[in-house]
Amino acid sequence: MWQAIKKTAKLPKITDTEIRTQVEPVLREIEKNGILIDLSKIELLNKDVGKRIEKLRKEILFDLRVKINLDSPSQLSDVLFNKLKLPTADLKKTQSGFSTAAGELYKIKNSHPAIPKILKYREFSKLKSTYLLPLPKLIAADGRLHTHYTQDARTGRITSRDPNLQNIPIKGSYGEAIRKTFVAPKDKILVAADYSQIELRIIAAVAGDRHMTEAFVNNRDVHTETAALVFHKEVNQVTASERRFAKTINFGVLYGMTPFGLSQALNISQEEANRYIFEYFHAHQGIKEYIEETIFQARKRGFVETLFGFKRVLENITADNRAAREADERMAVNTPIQGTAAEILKLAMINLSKELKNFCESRLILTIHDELVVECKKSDLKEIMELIARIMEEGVNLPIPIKVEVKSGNNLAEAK
DNA sequence: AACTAGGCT
DNA sequence: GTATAAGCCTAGTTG
Repeated sequence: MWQAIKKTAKLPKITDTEIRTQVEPVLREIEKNGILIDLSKIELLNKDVGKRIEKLRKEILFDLRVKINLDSPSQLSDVLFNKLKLPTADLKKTQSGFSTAAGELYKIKNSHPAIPKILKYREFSKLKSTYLLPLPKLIAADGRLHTHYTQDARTGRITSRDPNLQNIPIKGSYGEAIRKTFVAPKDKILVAADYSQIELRIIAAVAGDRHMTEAFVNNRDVHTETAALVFHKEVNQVTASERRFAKTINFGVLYGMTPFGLSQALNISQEEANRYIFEYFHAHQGIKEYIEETIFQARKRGFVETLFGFKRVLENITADNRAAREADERMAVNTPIQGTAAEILKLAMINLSKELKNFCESRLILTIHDELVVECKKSDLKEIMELIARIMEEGVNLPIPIKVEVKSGNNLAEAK
């Protein structure tokens, strides 16, 4: 699949195995560096969120006229759907009954006054139990959080645990507030640089897709361009909702979406979803052919591979079991893209780690799939921002420009 | 340990 | 007729 790119693109002479080996010491370095947390901010937030959780809990139990454990999905499901008989028309089921997942409850949010409160309750208790309570306990003697990175064996992505610093909240006012507790020390500043739509750029490049390549080469808004093609409109006539649909379809393509999956994600009928997918592949012939060829090759060879040669074996790609086979087909499409994005980021980490040695007190402190965060002296800010962008953008030379967005701030929310 | 849910890219 | 969008990590309940 990568032959054409390997011929035309200027790629560093390095294999995936070498990338994996060379990034390891960088990972140990980032773990050792750690990131500074403002403990007093966390404690304030914890009290605030704790109060809101308690208030919501009392109101919900009063509204439902029951005494149950709200953290028990099975007890909640029983009350909502067996006792109160709330509508279950198109709700997903779990093994034991109707699902109470946020997406399902949202569908029936007007059927009972407790439902919106339950959604708020869930949001706040997640933040409290996963971040506000555990993080302070993990702060080391140097006042910083130190995670542990691993390279995932199936995709090559880097994963983080104890604590996971790759899922720091960002959505909602409390999510953002938590992100604000990740701070730079005095006289220092955080620089966050992330690849703009790297996976779409990779699939456009490897698929040699004409329209998408054009959009990226001309630095256009790729989702709006896709919307124009799918909905047969001029770019300047595309509505916000159409752009949102196109964005969902673009992501869906990377994951091997089906009409059903798209209809669920967009809350539209399967027929409508089917139409959009048809229009999408009609407009993006290159991507359509790439997906078909990738699955064909995977069947023939029993594995797929990334740009730098990392292989993932797909044991069920020719299985009789349809669900298992189709799952492997989705992996066949996604793994080369996700894995290549991981390799590009790891190359940047290797190169950046070397360059940062020229700046005292500047160091990598986070790596989050398509983003790197560096802590540096305020006096070095401008130079560091330019350095990071250059290293990340120029590590691999694809037939499509790779774009990096760099921001800075005194905390992680500001730098995002 | 399995299940359900939900945080992030 | 059946399941249905990739990859991770963490927490609480249940039996």
